[in-house]
Amino acid sequence: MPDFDNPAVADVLDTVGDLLEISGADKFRFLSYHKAAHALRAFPEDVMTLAAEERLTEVPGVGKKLAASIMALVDSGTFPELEAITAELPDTLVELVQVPGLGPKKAKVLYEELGVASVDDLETAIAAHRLDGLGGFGPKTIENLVAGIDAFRRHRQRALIADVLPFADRIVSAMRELGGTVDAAFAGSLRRRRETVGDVDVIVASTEPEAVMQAARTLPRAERIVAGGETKTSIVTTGGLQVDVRVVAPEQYGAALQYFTGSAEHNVALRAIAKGMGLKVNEYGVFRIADDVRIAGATEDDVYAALGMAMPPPELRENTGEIAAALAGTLPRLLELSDIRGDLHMHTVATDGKSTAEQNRTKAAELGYDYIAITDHAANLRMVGGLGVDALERQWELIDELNSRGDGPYLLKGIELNIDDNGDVDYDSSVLARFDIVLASLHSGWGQSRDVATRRVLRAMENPFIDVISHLTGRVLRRRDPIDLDIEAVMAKAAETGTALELNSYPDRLDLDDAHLRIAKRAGVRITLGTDSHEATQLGYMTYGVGQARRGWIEAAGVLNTLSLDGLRAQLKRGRAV
DNA sequence: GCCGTTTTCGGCCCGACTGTTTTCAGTCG
Repeated sequence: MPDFDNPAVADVLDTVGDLLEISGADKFRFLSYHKAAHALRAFPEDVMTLAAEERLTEVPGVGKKLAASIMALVDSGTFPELEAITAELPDTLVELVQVPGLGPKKAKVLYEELGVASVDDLETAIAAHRLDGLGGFGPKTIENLVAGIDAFRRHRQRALIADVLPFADRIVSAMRELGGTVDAAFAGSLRRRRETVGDVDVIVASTEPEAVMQAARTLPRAERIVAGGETKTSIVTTGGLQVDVRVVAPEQYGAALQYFTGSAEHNVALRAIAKGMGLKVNEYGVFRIADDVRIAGATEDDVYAALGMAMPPPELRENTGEIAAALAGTLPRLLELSDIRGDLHMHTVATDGKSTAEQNRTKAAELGYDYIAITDHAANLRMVGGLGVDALERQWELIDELNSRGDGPYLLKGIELNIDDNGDVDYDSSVLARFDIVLASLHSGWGQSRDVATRRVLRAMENPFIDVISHLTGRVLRRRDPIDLDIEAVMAKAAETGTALELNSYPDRLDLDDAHLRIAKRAGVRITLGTDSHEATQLGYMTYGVGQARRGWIEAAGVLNTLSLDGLRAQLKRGRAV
């Protein structure tokens, strides 16, 4: 039987949705596929389990029809609607509508009139002037498509949040300095702390809108102005990143921030609720439909209050349960950066790090931490000079010396072990017993089957000295797919053995992802946050881990390194065993 | 295709900007 995880099934649903849209299907029909895909990605139970127990309709947006189709997919590997639609349209059309400026309608024309079915086809057709004279494709449109193909190629991979957030902060600062600006912030997926972002949305409340638009047109690194109106300016930077700056009146600021923070799914659900109350929500405010009187909009709190609910933190706004919680007044109090008392994963010059333990300690003091764990690579990772027992002894002496100064964060003697093909690790018990904290992770075997890879992890968790499994899936955003694991089994074993799972906060890992975190929370698995720093300034990456944790509905109580040093020690396996 | 405090049918969110269209469709967020 084929094995699918939730994202894999969601991808199929999205493909069908895109192709249905291109084929001209009813809007609500193709939207329902995307809606179900979105819900499935965030759903805390495994699709295979749901299918086996005939509980697929418990996923919001999955009804009888989609449940039956998903059953067919997991049983036979084929999705009936996908088979039907690809008989008429090639699935490469899905990439065609990824080109900025090219939507489903134009894609359909290109395919039917010229046989263009991919971005490569489009480029060839433009070069051969085959679009000239085609209805709806004037010279300006063709010019935009050429730029769109370029942007697609350069930027088809969404940018890492860490590469965009500092830049967005600078834009916001520049907007704040303009005369007439009352407030400014970035919105969109960046504000929701998605792990990658496609563009930057900046909202400015100002009494001098033209000054804001002028500033937006002349932003540093602006390479091309995509749109320049009275309320919205879009530019593309030299790095291929699109920045949209919108200006609104101060009394509209909260509504605009809410609206452009999204997500689209969150807003759709919100507006449906508004409608039921005789209200309308748009980027200018909340209005009574009956007399078009504006009743809220200056702040986001007002907007949500007008709809009878508390304000969900931006990280939760994905329409995956936050609206019900906001209405019921049961929103979680999410983890905050200030809750973090220490960083539990970092490397030093002893292996492949660039900073010394002392430099990491200095940075940790700046961040106000009570403790950090020095977790260099263990012996079997020879490539990066993994530490033998002699080297460990030297590192421990150094740590003892630093701790004896009594003036900074406490350094825990840690290690990042390698889980080998059998689930065994670098050192025997006599060595493992001497650490304060032990992490273990996969560093090889990316192509292994789910069964083999899962067995390695489960066996490692049974080791009484292994406190934490770090970067569970081994994924590297935009470079390496996650290893295929039976997440449900991993979570169950983690809960059973008291093994914590790390949320690796290095920007291109952010592993666990938000869906894993929700599963972990539900299973009662404890989480640790570590930056996996290889250089002292990278200890600052903790903010990205916290953002991801918040997306996963994680609260401070579920995170071990929100505890005091003694509290943390008591929760590690060696602390619990005695 | 989904769903229910307007329930088993008939809804399903809303506006700015652009280009080509001479009155509006397509795209985007």
